[in-house]
Amino acid sequence: MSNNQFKRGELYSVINGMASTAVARRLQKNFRLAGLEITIEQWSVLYHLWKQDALSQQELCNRTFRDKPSITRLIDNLEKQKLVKRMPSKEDRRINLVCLTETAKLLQDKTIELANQTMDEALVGVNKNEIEIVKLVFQKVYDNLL
Amino acid sequence: MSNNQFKRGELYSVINGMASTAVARRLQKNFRLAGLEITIEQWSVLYHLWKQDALSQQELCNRTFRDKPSITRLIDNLEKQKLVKRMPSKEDRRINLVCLTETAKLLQDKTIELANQTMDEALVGVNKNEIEIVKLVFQKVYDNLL
DNA sequence: TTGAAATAGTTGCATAACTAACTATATGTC
DNA sequence: GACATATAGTTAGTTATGCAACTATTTCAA
Repeated sequence: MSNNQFKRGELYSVINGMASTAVARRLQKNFRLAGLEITIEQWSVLYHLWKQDALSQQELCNRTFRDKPSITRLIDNLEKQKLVKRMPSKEDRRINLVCLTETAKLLQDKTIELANQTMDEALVGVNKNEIEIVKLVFQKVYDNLL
Repeated sequence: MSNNQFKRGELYSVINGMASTAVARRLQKNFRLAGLEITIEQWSVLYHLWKQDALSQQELCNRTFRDKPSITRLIDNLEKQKLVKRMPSKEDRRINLVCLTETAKLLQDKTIELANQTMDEALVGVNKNEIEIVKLVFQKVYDNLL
């Protein structure tokens, strides 16, 4: 096996193991320090609902890049914590519309502020151009594997 | 809240939700299609052992960016599948050296070839310079949050 | 040399991931 | 209209993650 093969493998290792989990862990920690009892996975669902409320579970799958069982259980837990509510769609009885509660709406500003602080910590020494390239590369990777 | 805050949050969402899981899922699928029964997490441990055998669990934590309980259980599962073996260190009786079995050594070439194919699929249209920037950014992010 | 602090590893608990198999509703074709 | 197919969501089973609390061993310092 050539040394080059190992080098390419290393990028996977970098992408999968390092920054995403480091950022996620730090954000989770910052939530906890602020007395917020939500997980980053729950937050990522709320984040999309803050942008547009009353999405179907399938739509949340698409936007958060998770599969259906994962969303089912995330919504289960969010419902237990009274942060969202499943509302049956009137047009299509297969569909649950996931709606924010008032409690969840109040969390928006604080958690997004914490996420921004966390990203600022994470991105010290990284310039705008580099960030754009990372986003571009990730978009390409996602499109390639879709 | 300013629109700019949402934009910064979006990068987190991109980093955490998109490429890493898309790549991981595709690699897992490719393992399965090839009849390999290992998970990508197990593979990431084996990957470091192929580079250097007989590492302590703590050293595997550092290299795979996982915490100690995660490594304990990954090693448990790898041991069940007879891919590694815990060997007590003679210098320090607290330490387990994790050693590859012959079976695991045979998996190296095939799985790394699959990982390379997967990365090639994922990185269509991404040039070397962009890859270098992604690696650099992730290294900076990791160092910032350490 | 003995007792405190650090380090290596494990276990219990809660959340989350993926696959496969399932139910219920909607759509489309003969 | 009836039946095959597609779509939305749930459930079960296995693996993995993080944190906190635990044991065992080593190191360091009074």
